[in-house]
Amino acid sequence: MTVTIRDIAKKAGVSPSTVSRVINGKSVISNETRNKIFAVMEELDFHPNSLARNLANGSSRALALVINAEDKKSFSNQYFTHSVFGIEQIAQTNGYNLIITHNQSKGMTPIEQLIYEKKADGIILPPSLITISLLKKLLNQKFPFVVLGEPPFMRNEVNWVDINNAQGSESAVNHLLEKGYRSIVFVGENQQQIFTKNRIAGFRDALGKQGIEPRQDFIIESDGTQEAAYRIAISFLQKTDPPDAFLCSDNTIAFGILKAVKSLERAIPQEIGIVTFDNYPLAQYTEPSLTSIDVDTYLLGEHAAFVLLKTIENETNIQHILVGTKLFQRESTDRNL
Amino acid sequence: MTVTIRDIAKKAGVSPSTVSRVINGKSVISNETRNKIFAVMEELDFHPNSLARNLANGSSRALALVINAEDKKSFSNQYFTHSVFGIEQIAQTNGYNLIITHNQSKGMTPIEQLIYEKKADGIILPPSLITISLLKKLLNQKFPFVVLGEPPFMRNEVNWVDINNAQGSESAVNHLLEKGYRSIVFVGENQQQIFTKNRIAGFRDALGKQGIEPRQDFIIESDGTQEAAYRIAISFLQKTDPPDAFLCSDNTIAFGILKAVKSLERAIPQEIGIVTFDNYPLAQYTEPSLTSIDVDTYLLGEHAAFVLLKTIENETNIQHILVGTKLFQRESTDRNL
DNA sequence: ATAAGTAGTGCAATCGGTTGCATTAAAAAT
DNA sequence: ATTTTTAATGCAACCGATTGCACTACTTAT
Repeated sequence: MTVTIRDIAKKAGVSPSTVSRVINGKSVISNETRNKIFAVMEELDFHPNSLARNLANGSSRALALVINAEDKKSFSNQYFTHSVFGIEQIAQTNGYNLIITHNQSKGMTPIEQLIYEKKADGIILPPSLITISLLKKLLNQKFPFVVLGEPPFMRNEVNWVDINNAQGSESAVNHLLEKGYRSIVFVGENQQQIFTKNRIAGFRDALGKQGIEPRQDFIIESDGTQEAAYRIAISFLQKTDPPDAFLCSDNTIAFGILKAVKSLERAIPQEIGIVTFDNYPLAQYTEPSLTSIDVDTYLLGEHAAFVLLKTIENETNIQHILVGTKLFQRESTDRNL
Repeated sequence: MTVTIRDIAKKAGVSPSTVSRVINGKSVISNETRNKIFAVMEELDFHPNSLARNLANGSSRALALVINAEDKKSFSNQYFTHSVFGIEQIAQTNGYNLIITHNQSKGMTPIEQLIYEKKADGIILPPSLITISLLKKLLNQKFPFVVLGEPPFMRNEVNWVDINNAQGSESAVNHLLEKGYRSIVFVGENQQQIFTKNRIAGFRDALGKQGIEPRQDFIIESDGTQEAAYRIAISFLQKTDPPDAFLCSDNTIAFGILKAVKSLERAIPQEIGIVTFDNYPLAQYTEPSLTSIDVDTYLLGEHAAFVLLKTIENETNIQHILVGTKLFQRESTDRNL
């Protein structure tokens, strides 16, 4: 039924070993033999069975990306999708498949299956899935992995790739200061998350470097909804010493703040400036359009896959990669002094 | 190094066959033996090697989802992501991995690899990748597959799952008519695409059933940008016999139209009604919020995976699945007569 | 009491490749 | 002309499971 290496061997009058060597092309084979084998392979429409190769090679030739089922929200956003696409691109060009899976509370987790049953040669996982016990398992097994985002702990012991969040904040702050804004509120997400911490750190640093003392009460934590951001902005704008700019940790927050500022009829960008992390297409369609910190998550995904492949192929040193951000100025900060 | 079935067998004083039978649990094994084997497996921390199982079973225990690289846009949208999540969920609960890959123009395409090298037991692919030659290959090999969307041809010969686009349009039209709108423009995407054709068909049918003759010049094709939709709406609204409602094929189009209507200072929903396909979170945050035709692509993905699994497990009949849509009424059509 | 059936297990082949070692023939060195 | 080296290929074991068939020891039926 299926054509095997032995069928080719027989028809070409050589041994299966020779056929195998031709397929893999890393032994010296005479041109004559090689050509004959190729001809026969063509004739019989032969395709090597990857299941057999995998077993013989002890490798699945697959990378796995593990999703945290609780992160449904972030799984849905296009940044995440772009990094998947980046990962897949690198995997494919290196002859690896990409497996996508998600953690499930009960029973053996998919991660453990991937590791112990050799379903993947390496895995990429989000910081939210990192636990001490998982890390120990991975390190004990010397199982290649890279964290897609700076991990909450053991940051020096594991491979990770991330956006340069601190630099993103800094570029935003510097931009706002250049535009003459002086009193900036940072509206971020859960402060337990490393990326938020880093953004706050960058925010403070940038202010400090310009001789401005960052105010603790101007660093706000918000949930992901537009409403929460709206309320936050309203309350700030109604203070006796209101801020003159907002740095938002994502587009949804920015939309809420934008709405609040407009509802109070403060002029953007004249009175109030807004900068936001992420640069979804919609950021250019709001009125006014939003100055955004662009984050190239496709590139991030490529890096993640690349580091993982390197780790699989030869145990390299631990690698940390920070992908820089880029500020796109739009109307929401476009004022002249 | 690695613990195999033979190690277990030896330590438990049985044959490898017995261990295998215990693992797969489909043979009668005495409780005594089974317990001993489980104990030894536990003790030695045994995990069956899936590569070996795959070879022996002649199956990769994987489904593959193929992306069309040219569809980057749609790959990025959250609807697509939701269907991936649905597919993955069903795959995982049935013990299958999900492989994601994308087509590449040169060389053997990933699809062919999946088929011929047995990297997957079945594939899910978008209509945009369907060609006669690919279909022939798949059908010749009796390779299980399902199309994620109604295919452009041979619709009766292949498995496919899709949103009920016609019904979506109908529900929107009926809703608009109930609300007293009489002159509806359909702004869709590329009319070569089946889903657009179906939406138009549903649009016409619903009007026809209510005794309204659909006007050909009220069925418009637009590209995916907000600007194009904006211009379309402006030109319609400036006609001598302007429409009083728009049915938009996606949220981006709706945003453009919304902007146009507001810029001409026509009241929504009093003068102009808007309904849109898709129901992204943003649709509820616009002003006014948008009446939307909700499409459950998570469910769609689940169906796709389910049909595929059925096809893999036992050659069932061709299946076509249409997932119904649901209208969420919001402010953009919320007027009283 | 003998035949027939059944539960529980082992043997050995098999899935389809890969690869270390041995072998042969031809080329290069002495 | 003999020895050493090198190129090209084959042999057979191996990767780690699965499974059809055979066998043994009991039950159950006749």
